[in-house]
This record gives sequence, C-alpha cells and structure tokens, in this order.
Amino acid sequence: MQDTYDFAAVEAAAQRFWNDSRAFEVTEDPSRPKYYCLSMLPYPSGALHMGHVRNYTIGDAISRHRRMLGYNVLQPMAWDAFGLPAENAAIKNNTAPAKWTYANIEHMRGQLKALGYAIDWSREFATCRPDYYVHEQRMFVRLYKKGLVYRKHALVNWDPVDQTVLANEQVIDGRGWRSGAIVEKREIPQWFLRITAYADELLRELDRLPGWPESVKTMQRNWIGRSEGLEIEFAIENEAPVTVFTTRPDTLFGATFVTIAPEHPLAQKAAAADPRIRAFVEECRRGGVAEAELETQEKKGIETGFHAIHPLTGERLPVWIGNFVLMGYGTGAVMGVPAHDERDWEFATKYDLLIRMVIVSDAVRDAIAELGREVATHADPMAAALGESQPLDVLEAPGALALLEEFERRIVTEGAFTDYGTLVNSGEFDGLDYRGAFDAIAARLEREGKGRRRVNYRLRDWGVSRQRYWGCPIPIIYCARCGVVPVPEEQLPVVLPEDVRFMGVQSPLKADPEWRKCTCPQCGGAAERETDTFDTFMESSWYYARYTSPGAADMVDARANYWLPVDQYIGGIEHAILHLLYFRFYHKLLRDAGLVNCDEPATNLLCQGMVVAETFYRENADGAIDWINPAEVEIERDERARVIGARLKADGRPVSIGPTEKMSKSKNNGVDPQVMVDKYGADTVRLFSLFAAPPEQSLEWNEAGVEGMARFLRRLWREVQQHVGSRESGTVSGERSAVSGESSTAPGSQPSALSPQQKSLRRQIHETIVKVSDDYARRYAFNTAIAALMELFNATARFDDTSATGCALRQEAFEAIVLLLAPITPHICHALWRALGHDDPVHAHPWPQADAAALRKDTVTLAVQVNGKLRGTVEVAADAPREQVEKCALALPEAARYTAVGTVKKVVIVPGKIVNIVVG
RNA sequence: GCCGGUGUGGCGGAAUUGGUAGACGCGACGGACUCAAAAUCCGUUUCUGGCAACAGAGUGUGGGUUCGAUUCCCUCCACCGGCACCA
Repeated sequence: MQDTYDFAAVEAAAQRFWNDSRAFEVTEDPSRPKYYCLSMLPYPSGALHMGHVRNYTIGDAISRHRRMLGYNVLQPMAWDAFGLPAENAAIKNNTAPAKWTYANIEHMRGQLKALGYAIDWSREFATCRPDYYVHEQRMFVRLYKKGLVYRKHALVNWDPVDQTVLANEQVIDGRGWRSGAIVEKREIPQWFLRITAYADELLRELDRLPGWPESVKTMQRNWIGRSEGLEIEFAIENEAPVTVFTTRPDTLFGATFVTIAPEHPLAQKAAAADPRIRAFVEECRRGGVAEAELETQEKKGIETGFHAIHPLTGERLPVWIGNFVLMGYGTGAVMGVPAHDERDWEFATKYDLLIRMVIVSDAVRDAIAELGREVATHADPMAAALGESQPLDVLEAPGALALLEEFERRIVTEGAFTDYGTLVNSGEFDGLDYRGAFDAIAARLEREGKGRRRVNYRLRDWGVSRQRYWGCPIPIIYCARCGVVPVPEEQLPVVLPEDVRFMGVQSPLKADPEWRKCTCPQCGGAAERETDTFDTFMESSWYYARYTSPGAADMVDARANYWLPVDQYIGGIEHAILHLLYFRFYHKLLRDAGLVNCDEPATNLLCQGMVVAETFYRENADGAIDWINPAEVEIERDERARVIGARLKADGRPVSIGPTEKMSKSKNNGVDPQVMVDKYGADTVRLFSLFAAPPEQSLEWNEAGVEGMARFLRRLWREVQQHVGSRESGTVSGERSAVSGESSTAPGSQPSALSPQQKSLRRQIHETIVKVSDDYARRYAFNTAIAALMELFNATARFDDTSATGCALRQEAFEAIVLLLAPITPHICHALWRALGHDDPVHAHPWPQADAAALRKDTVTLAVQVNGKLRGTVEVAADAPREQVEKCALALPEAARYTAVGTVKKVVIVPGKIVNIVVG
C-alpha cells in the first residue's frame, strides 16, 4: 500500500484490471435479472465536454450500483456520427467529414476510457458506417411499402446568396450565417414519416410511463396537441370554398372575417391580380421557418377582396391574408373571431375589423339570470320559485341589456374573452354552454354538409429529408418512366462515399454528376438516385436497440427481447420532446415490424441538467466583447467573503463578471474535462460531478469545489491506510466486519457489549447504509449520498478508540464507505477494498445490508414548539406514552416561560418529530 | 409568442410524506504546525440587535390554507430549456 494517494497509478491499475478481466462485457443470462442502463450517445465533436462527463458519470454510478445488487447490467456506448458540425469542419479545414469524424471518435474513446466507465466496449459502433445505416435504409423501404412514408412539399430556409438550404440554427436574426443574406422560405419536395398515424398511441402510452418525469410527459402531450373540433367549410363568392379547423365552434357566430396563409391557393390568386397583395405575399416569404421566429413576428395582413359566406348566417365576410397563418398546419385557413380569440382580437383591432361578442362569462350570465328572476317573480312566481326562468330569454328585464353592453364594451376595448361561457347573439343556439353549442352546431353543419367533427393534432409528420452530404443516403430512385422507386433490399446499402472533397457549401453528393446515376430496378433504364440524406435523428432513434444485437443480420435479433426495454435512460432535458418522441415512435415501428415485443423503449427516464460556469469578459474599445475563460481569472472578495471583482491573472487588471451560463465555446466558459482528469484524476472529477448538484438540476463547475473533493479522497486514502497499518502491526487482531458479511466475531454479534460511543458509531454506519442505498436506488440523489458518506467518514476519523472492538468498528465503517462509494469513485475504492483485506474486486462485491439491531434507538429527541416557533428540545424514551411526552414538553423551562403567560389551548404531538404547544 | 422548469447563507446545495431551515462541500475569518510558505490539522461562520444570556427577522414578490408552509393554493417578477433542419 502506498503512503500517499497517487491517483494516476491507482486509476491506471484499476482500468488495466477491468480491461484485462473483461469485467463489463455481458451476455444474455436468463438466470439473473437484467438491467439495461443507457446514456444518450455523444456526437463526436472533437473532445468530451463536461455535459458528457456528467451524463456518463450518472449512468455509470447507476450501472455499478445495479451490478453490486446482482443485476446483469448492460451499459453500452456508441457514436452519433452523422451531422452538420462535420461538414462545417470540412469547409473550414478542407478535410473530409469522415476523416474528421473518425479521428474525433478515436480521441474521445480514449477520454471516456480514462474516466473508468463500466462500459461493454465490445458493442461499440459508429452510426456513419454502412453496416449500421443499411438497417435504417431497409426500414425506410419497408415503411414505404407499408404506406408510412410519403413525399410532399414543405418549407425550408433558403439562402439566396449561397443557394443552399439552411438549418434553423444557421439563421441568425433572419439572415444566413455565412452570407448574411436575408433568408427566404422556399417549398421543396421532401420525404416524411407518418408519425401522426401513431399520434394517439404516443399520447396514450404516456400514461403508462410512471418512470418518466411529469414535465417531459406534459411537454410531449402538449407537443402532440390532440384537439377535438370541427372542420367548417366557408363558401367563397366565385371561387372554390375554404375549409377552416376550429376547436371553438361555439364562437362561430362571432366570426367576422376569414384569414388564409400567404401560400394558400386563394392568396396566390389574389396576388396575381393585385400588385399590392403580391408585394405582401412576397414580404411574407422573407425570414426563416422556425416557429419561434414566426410566433414572435408582428402580425400583419392584407385584404384579398374575396368574400366568404358565413355557413349559418349567410353573411359576407372579408377574406384576409395573415402572415401568422401557416399553410403547413391544419388547412392553411382560420375563421377570425376577434371577440373570443387573442390573436384575432389583435388582428381586428389593428385593421379595424368588426368585433362581435357571442359568448358571455358565467358571472354576467348569473347576474342577468338574477335580474330575470326578479322580473319573473312578478310575472309568474311559481315558475321563478321552481328555477325555471330562462336566463337569456329575459333580456327585456331592466338592466340586462346594460350588463351585456358593458361586457361587450370591455371585450372591444380591453381584449378577447377566451374562457368558455354561454352563447348570445347566436340565433337558435343562444343560451347553450360550450359543450351544448359544440354538439348542436356540429349537428347542424353536418346535416347541411358544411362541416364535420374532426380530431386534429398539433404534431406534424416527421420530415426526414436533409439537403446535406454527411448523412445516411435516402434509398430512393427516380425513374423517368416508373416514377419513384425504392431501392430493392438486396441492393442496400446505398453507400455514402467517404473520400470526398468539400468545395464551398454544396453537398458533394449533389455536386457529383456520377454518384446519382443508376439503373431503374423496375425497367432497367437510366435513372437517378435521391441525393438528400436522412435527418440525423433517424440514427439516434434506434441505436439503443442495436446495442442489444451486435452483428445481427437484421436491425436486431432475438437478443433484443432479453435486454429491452431500457431500464434507465439518461440524457439532457433539451431532448425532452424531439429525440424522445422519435425514439418512442421508432420503437413502435420496430414492434410493428415484429422485431421487438414491448410497446415502449424505456421504462425510466432521467433528464440531467446542464453544466454551467461563470462568465468573464472585457469590452474592447470598438465595443466588441472578449470572453475570458474562468481558468485565467482570479476572484476578489470583501471582508464578508462576497465577490467584489475579478482580475485577469496574466495582467492583473480587472475583468467584468458576467452571468453564470451553460458552458459554451461562444462564452469561453468551458472547462476541459481532460485538463481536470489530468490534474485531479478521474475519481475526483466523477465525485464532484455527482456532489455539486442533484442530477436534474444544473451543475455549476467550480474548481475550488473540485479541490475539496480531491482533499476528501486523499484523507480517505490516508485514514484507511493508517487503519490497515495499525491492524497489521499487531496492535489489534485482524477482525472482519459485519458489513462485508464474512465474519462471526463482528461487533454486531454482541451489541450489549458496546460502549455508548461504539454503539453510536455503529448506528451511524448502518443508518448511512440505509440512507445511501435509498439515495442510489430510489432518488438518484448522489449529492446527499456523498454528503452522508462524508459525515460517516468524519465521524470515523474522529473515533479514536484503540481497543480491539474499536478497530473492528473502524474496519466495518471503512468497508461500508468503500462499498457505498465504489459506484461513484471506482478506482480508489478498487484499491482500498484490496487494502482492507479482500480478494474479490469491489465492483463484483454484493451491496452492503444494514443490520436492524444497530439501528434500534432507545430514546428520541423531540423539537418543542410554542405556537409553531421552536423553543427547545426534549429527550424522551422511544416508546414514551403521549401523556409523558406532553408532560416533558410542558416542563421545559423555555416552553414554561410562554405557557405561564397564556393558557394552553392544545398540544399537537407528532410522534418522533415535534411537540407544538398552542398558547392563547 | 407558446409549452416545460427553476428561484433557500458570501457560493454550490440539504431539509425524502406539511413537522427542529441551512446537512455536506466551497469560500472567508481565527488558531496550531513551519525560519517562511504550501500542504495538513483544530475552531468560528444566515442576517440584525446585544459583552452575554437571549430576542427578532428570514427560503424571489404579494396574498391564502394550517397548530405548524422551503414544501399545498392563487398573483406577480426574474432566469433557464424546447419550439419540428444544432445535437
């Protein structure tokens, strides 16, 4: 055993042991319970960042804990290797995306291995390899044949200068990131997966995922956005009718205009006839397609000159074009009900359109009903007494009209009334509530053939086409004679050429006149391949399944049903909607293809928070901001330890302190995990990652905190070493503890023989086992588990009993600490466990069990409150009767002082917790 | 704009089912060791008043429920994540 803690040697030795013994390679074993612990796979961006370290450290702690509990644990790793950054790097450095990506993978694999994760590396793969994506192409072809794939036109961001499609991320303030040109919307043909066919199941199954965070389920529910409403047809004078969808048919009589999308055929027609309208439609093309951009832009419109006929009143309503109506959503047209819709109200107010109230609030209805009752009492006392007055048939009642007019005036001047209420100004439907009006209006429109009930989803089909090179080729062939032909399965994969030269912004696939040339599988004539590639969400939607079946001829084989579903999935909250919805959708596709037999891919989900750090900056003379890395800065404090400033170490001059933000290149506040591992060791980095915050919260990286963790591990090493040294020197005989389960002469076997101090330490050991076990298994609260282990360690270090029993207790305490800490800091625990005299490796040792006898308490401490305010504590026997507890509490001098001045009204006793004396 | 989340000492955080607010760590301060420094060890550390005993205040804001609220309900504010082509 070494005197001082040499983390580099300890970590290298442990990693060599795990590697040589293939400790974490697993196979299916029906005799043991399985546990599939999955962390989201990384994009190989070049270097590991702290977000990865956090994610994988959480997953590793969970995996190693489960392993010690006896589970057959699968923890795999792969590379989400297709994506935009590789193309950007290719343009910048003039290297092929493949070469860049593979080099990054090599480097990052080494970084992951240095962190000591218990990963089964034999299952590793990169998603950019043909033997991975061939399965994705085959699935696409099968889905095409099933009718779950289709092609349609959809809007993209178009950079008119670079002549290329831009990702939303590449549109900054409405301009292309490279060219600076104002981005336009452009419609191009694209491939879609019919996720909406699964919308209902994706929604319903959320209720059967108790292990997923409520917040994620709520976000997914809202994203799917199931709504029941009516499709209503508005006839247009001299033109084809326009169909709108509404969830508020009860407000139909309040419709005073119709708004259509700029891309709507009717809008196109209007634009052709009127240059002013053409200019407006043209203006609507400016800017990108991101929803956040569309929803925050100023609502604008123009009148088309067309008129719609209200389906029930026959009234002529003006047809407007609105920039907030989107062709891709619903029918591309909405009815304008300004009195009862926020957005329509704004639009009507801006363009001076009619606002007609057709719903009144319950408060107004009740007030009018009250007036009506008064009138009725005179006219027909009997009916009034029976409550038969029809509230809205009594508008003649004095004051009723005034109430209505006042309500309408408030709507017109202050804003729409969007709650449910009672119908007015709606002909035969007056007096009905929302539900009644919905049904009655639906019935009438259906009878007259002017509308139908419809369930609508906010969820749109998944557009999978990308006009990029570095992705999986879409296996489709276009033939002049046969049209669209999927590539036959036996001709797959369609291989993406990796040895390409990147010139400018265009995809090498599209630039190469040869690659696309092929023969039509149907007629044998000359044809062309699709040059678009898949959205990279495709690869990350089924990788979890591939891990279970390395080398399988199909996507997966029978092994998938041993491992799936994933027992614990861990990843960033930023994936709450898109990735996790596609992941669930794809699993259902696998199930319906007969490849797996469960309904959901993951039973438990943990979303970890971001890793953040302080930012520091200096403003240049020209107003530009230089962001300075926290590692280069020194903090200044006042006498109360408050931060008052910061200086650059290099020049000693002050820098400004910015907000604490997510680690990023742009704010230069990233901390390189590699630097931390080199300086402090993997165990210290892992320990800090789990200690500084609970997994779901954001984690603030702070190097002083890291040093604290290193200090703790050094102390642990030293104390265990001293304990082992004193034991070996013969001061005491080498006893084994109850914790490791290997002894019959443990202190636990004669509890009555223990001194109060010994009893107290032994209780703390076993209380810690209970608490830490719960923190691991139920709460994933590694921060509090570590805190409890630190407390136990501090108590053990202070415990200076040199008797044989004392030494045995120390052994018991250190064994507990090492076992309980092993999933978090596996390297040091691997070495210390050996030092404590064990031959089996700690990662394979059973998780410790608490001894119930050690937990037993004779007395309890109760807090004594007077009127809810703490005044002292009393110590009573654990089984003391209520009367005695009350007597002790009232006898407490601090309490008696208050009870003396007033009378005791009540004494609340919560057994084992508090006594609250209520004094009046 | 819409959806979801968060807010507690100087800082990160704890308080698990409505029951002693501030565990654990960092920082700061005082002390020991040292020629000195680093490292290490011991102690103090929510704020206000007080020599002290002690008293009062306190979990983003304002209100409510309760014997008792960081925890439950309502209002407002600030910040963070997502918004379908970043991954």
